[in-house]
Amino acid sequence: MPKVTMDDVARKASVSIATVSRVYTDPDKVSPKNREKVFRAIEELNYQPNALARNLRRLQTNTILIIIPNIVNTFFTFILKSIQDVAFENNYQVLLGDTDRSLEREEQYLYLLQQKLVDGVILLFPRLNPSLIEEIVDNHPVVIVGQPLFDSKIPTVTNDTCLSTQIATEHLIKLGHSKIAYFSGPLNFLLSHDRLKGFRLAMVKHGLKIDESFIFEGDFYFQSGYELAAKMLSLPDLPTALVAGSDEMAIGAIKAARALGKVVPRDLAVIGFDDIKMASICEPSLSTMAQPADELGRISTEMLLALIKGETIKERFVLLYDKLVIRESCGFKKV
Amino acid sequence: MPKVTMDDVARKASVSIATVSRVYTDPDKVSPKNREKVFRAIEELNYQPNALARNLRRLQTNTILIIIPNIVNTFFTFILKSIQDVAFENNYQVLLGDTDRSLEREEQYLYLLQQKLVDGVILLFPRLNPSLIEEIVDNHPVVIVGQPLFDSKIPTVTNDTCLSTQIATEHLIKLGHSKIAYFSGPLNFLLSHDRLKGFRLAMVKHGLKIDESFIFEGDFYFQSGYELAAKMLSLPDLPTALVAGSDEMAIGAIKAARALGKVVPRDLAVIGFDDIKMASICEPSLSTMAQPADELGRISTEMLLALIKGETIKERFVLLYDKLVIRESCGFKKV
DNA sequence: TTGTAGGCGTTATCAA
DNA sequence: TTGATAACGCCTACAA
Repeated sequence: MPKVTMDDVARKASVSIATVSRVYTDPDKVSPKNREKVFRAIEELNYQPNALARNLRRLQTNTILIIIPNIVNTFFTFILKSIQDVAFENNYQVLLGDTDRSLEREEQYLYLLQQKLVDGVILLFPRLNPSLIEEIVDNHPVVIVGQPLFDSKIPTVTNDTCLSTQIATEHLIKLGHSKIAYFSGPLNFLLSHDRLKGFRLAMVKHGLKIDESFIFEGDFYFQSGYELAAKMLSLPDLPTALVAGSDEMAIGAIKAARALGKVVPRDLAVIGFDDIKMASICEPSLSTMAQPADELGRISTEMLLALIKGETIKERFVLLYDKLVIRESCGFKKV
Repeated sequence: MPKVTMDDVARKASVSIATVSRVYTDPDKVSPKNREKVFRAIEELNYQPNALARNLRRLQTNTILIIIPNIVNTFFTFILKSIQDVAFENNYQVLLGDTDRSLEREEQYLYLLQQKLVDGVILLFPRLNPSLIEEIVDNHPVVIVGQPLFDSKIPTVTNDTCLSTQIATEHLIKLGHSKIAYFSGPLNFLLSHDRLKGFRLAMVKHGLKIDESFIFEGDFYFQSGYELAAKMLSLPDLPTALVAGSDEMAIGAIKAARALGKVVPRDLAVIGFDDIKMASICEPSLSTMAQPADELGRISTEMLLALIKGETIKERFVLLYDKLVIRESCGFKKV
């Protein structure tokens, strides 16, 4: 493996290095005869162009960076999958930046943009201060997914989480529930506040009293759903329904309820959030709000690639909607 | 944002470009006074070094590529997570190559190595022809995870799947079962053959008859487990236990059994494979073989980074073991 | 300790 | 259509 460069190919094919380069960038500009010679030389030498040199020369990498809070979370993974698909189709590579929910990591990854290591960035559910993001981004191609930065200069595609919890809550209200509990995700996430707001909105809109002792803060995970439900079900006055900020918490709550001899949905109707795989498989199957992961990924990537190409984007802010998936845990019966 | 280069910084700090470069690569070689001046200039100009140029000059990218069959599968994701962690700690970036189980994509990604776009590759559960892999890899730093290429030149870290199904099967045998069924993954995966072999080995070792009508081929997913179990449970003669090649198939089988009025583990003891999150949460909780995802990721990455540094590796073949996780579905009772 | 200058392997401009 | 040559921005002998 003595490294073989374009020079070697050129020499072997008895043409100039410029001609070899053209065979890659603009083959039509090369005579068929020379093209053939070059191809043969490439073949014989087993030559592969050095992408580093090309990138430097072009000041472009054909790589986009995905900054993602946690690669183990299936919701994020689904978004990532569709991003990767679109990127691949367009001949782009995907660099992975798992922040593990750390602010420093998020910031650090963002700097790769200024270092020219990537042509653009998709920022999934950022937690960094918006103005700091804008400062670092500084006109580079970036698309944000999942944060409602209405006032931002940065193109954003997001889903309306506030509306979603509203829909979920109203579904339970329509089923006759009035004493409804809410398990929130961590309240240091903007997202959690939006969702909680949706819950409150729905209750108020229907003239129902919000019992503050029915509102709990968890961490999105199964265990916290279990523990919160155990605590809640020991209250003197019990809710008849629960909206959970994540499917895992919902499933945890269902399991806790069962451990305490309650039957879901009879004694406690439950709606989750995310539509993870488990939601359709668990027992009883979980009604939930499905987020449009595929679309979030696809649309944001298309926007980013357009930005990179320097095209102007018609819509700089795309709003998608979650979908209510009705299964068994909410107690809805088809007529 | 007129692009600012090292030249600009040098001019502003009234030093040479070499001095600026040294501030990054070897600050001790620069006098404190000049260092200070350079820092100030960097700050004022908001300079970020161009990583493309650096990479070309160094012929190194500080990037590793992970070729992964399917990013949506949580088992792979867990491996990826620990890879990313180790890489990040060592100041390496991770480029993501989701093949979607396509051979062409696997091959295509592998060529990024020759194009110098990455310093090394971790190949998760490759399906490409081993000799083709070796040909493309051609002495570049590569580590394979999960494929028992005993005869390969390429360092490998893998877990002993054959032994695992053996252990799972023996666990059921020890619990008194003799009529044991097996749900295999797709048989065009080497992996599936290894696992099936383990099952057969255990049966033979304990002098038990293998009923070929109890061996089914599925696709690893929930639905196939459900369907296979439904088919199996309509046989005239029924098995009393089941080893499934994946947790999803196991859970599907449990659900099918319940739909047919069977009780797990009383009527059918079940052991799965993978220890996905759902395994601990489902009802009854699933006994299963846990694969050492973390270790697979960590060890392979450490090996790869060592290879990149040109260090010699003591062990070129690392064998890890899966762990039997006993829960409710196998019917084991603690004494 | 500092500066000068050559080169990493391409691409792109220009002239032939 | 082709070839010579100057970038791209940085790193690193080597010399001062």
